[in-house]
Amino acid sequence: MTLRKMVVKGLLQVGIMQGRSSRTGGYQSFRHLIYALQVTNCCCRLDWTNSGAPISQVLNGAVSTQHAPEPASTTQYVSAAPFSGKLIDLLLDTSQNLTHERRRAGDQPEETSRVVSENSIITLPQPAQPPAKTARRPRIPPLLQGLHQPPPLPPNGRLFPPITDGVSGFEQEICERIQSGNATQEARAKKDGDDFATRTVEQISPPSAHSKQNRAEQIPILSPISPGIKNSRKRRTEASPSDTAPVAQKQQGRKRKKWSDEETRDLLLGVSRLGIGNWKKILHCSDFEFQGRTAVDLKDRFRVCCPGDSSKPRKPKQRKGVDGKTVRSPRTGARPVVGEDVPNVESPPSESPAAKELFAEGAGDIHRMNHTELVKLGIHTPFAKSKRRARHAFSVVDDENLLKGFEKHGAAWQAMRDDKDLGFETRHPTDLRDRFRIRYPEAYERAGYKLKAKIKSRGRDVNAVEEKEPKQDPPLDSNQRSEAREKRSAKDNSRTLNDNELEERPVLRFPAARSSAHTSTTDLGPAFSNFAENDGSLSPIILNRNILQWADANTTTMSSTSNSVYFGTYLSRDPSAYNTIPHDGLHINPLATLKLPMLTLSDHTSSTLPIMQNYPTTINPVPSSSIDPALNWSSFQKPNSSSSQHNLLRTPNLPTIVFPHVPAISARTTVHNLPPPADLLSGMDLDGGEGVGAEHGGTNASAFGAADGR
DNA sequence: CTAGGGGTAGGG
DNA sequence: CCCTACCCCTAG
Repeated sequence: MTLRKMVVKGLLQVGIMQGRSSRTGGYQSFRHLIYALQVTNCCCRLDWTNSGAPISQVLNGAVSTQHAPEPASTTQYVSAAPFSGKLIDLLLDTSQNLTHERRRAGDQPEETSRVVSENSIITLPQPAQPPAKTARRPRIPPLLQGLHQPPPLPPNGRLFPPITDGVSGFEQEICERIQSGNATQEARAKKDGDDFATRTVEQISPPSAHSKQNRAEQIPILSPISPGIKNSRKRRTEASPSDTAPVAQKQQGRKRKKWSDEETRDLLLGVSRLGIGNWKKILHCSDFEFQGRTAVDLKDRFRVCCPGDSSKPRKPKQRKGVDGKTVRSPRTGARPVVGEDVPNVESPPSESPAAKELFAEGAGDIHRMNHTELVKLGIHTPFAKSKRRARHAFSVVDDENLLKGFEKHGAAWQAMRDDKDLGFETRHPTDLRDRFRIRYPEAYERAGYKLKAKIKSRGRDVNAVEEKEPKQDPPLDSNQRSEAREKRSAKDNSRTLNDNELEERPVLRFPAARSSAHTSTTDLGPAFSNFAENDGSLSPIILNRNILQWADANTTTMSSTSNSVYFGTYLSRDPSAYNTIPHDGLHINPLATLKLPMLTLSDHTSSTLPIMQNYPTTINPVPSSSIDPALNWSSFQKPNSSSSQHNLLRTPNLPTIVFPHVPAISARTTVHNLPPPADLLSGMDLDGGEGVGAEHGGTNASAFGAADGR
């Protein structure tokens, strides 16, 4: 056995078996131990081997101070921190000590230099770098790394496989921490939601006023990590069966909870006392007990119980038949009745005679049948109707006028309302503001106003392609929400120019004429197939160059539109990316995962023209010097003069490609004329996440108008 | 009067 | 039960 081996063995025995408790006595890491070994071995001052001195003495510096003054400082330096005595610390605790060591070196540079200077006698081995690097073991592995391969396509619904198995501690802890952070953010929005914890509490103890109070104040444990995850609630049936954690349960949405007779009674009493529509008041009225309900729950329940009293009867549900024609749903024509409209909510109330009297008659008209019972409950007068104004959806024309009005009056909503040309006499100023905020969120935000959190998050959340899809084009990702949205966006296709100039997003904008029923998903071409569902972080999206082939193949379609084809997207700022992306329409440029500054083809300078139709027929390469998100933007804040109206239509920080309906070769040429990446670095907003999907509101907006027809 | 944000209606 | 467009309240 060589001396070194002996020393190693001895050191290990001392270090591991005995441990180190004194401040100066322990080797804080195996690296230091080896270092000390090397030092002592090199110095050949190993008196301890025959003196009988304990190894610990040697290691603790006693020997060093006695026999080796020069290395002593080294030894002290090395063994400055205690060693816990645990092998796991030897193996794991590296970065911590390195940090400590660096801090020491920084605080006491003279000590370090002394170590070096005293090497005139001994050339100390460099203790640090190579073992440090190899031994460094990150305690938190990187969660987000660049993808160099496209992830495997998920089987159904394009749901990415879970990152974690939801079982073992570390990943789950990370998720929970993230969620707890977001929970605070969304606590207000969800404060009335009964989260899992709330439910657990209530299962343990019967509801009381106190618990109600708590319920209202509780912060949901599981707030969506991101809108995308929140969105995944709709796809909960695809969730892994192993997702049994509270977090996962919350993500999957609340469980349905049957309304008890007592709850229903309280609801009716509350409506009688406070009136229809005051759901929040009823909910929080201490006289009533509701089991983790929200105001919306009350509203929904009342709609079921007393359909005749609801402000507006629900329209018959229609669905599409096999032949595409709409057919009446089985429920159609029937009033929403207990036990039918909401199965399992009102099972035959066997336990409560009063409830039986209240609900058992089965005629479906609970209100009429309950009249006597309502009287018994002290309800003698009809429910007070809500005082809210009737909803009045904004039409497409309204939206256009809204845009005009904003260009004309800015955020002077009152003036806009008073503008006879716009036809908003029946609206309130805030109505216009609200509508504009929903319909043109980007413009609203760029004008210096704050979007509602929901609008903002929704923008990040929604897949741009599906949001852009007209109704007749099935979405690439046909989840339920998009279907519903597309239904409502049926009439939105008549929109032409008004939002083009507002949408500079990682968004594909298709001409309105593409709403033609002859188009289909495949018309999108392979160029768009890499629009995998985003996680909400708005990763850059690389359009495959097949988009140009698609454009070539669809020139007629494009030119048939009254408007320009408008593609806004993120591009990698690295032009080489265009040469490396396989033309299969599926690959994602690995560089795109790195959140590099984006490339801009058309920025706010070149897009000074507010209206798309004013764009030139060819793309103007943008002077790189003009790429500055902050450029002139401060002057656009809260526009109130017509001189700045166009500014709201600019894109200060989001790159855009504009493909007017010109031969695709022009666009292709433009791609090659991209400015050099270096010119794009300064001032680019790498975040880029905000305001995505501004078109969304528009789609919904007219949709609401369209909804009148359904 | 407006901005911000909460509440509700109505469709899903 | 969920979503969100629309309505409403209120501080400044």
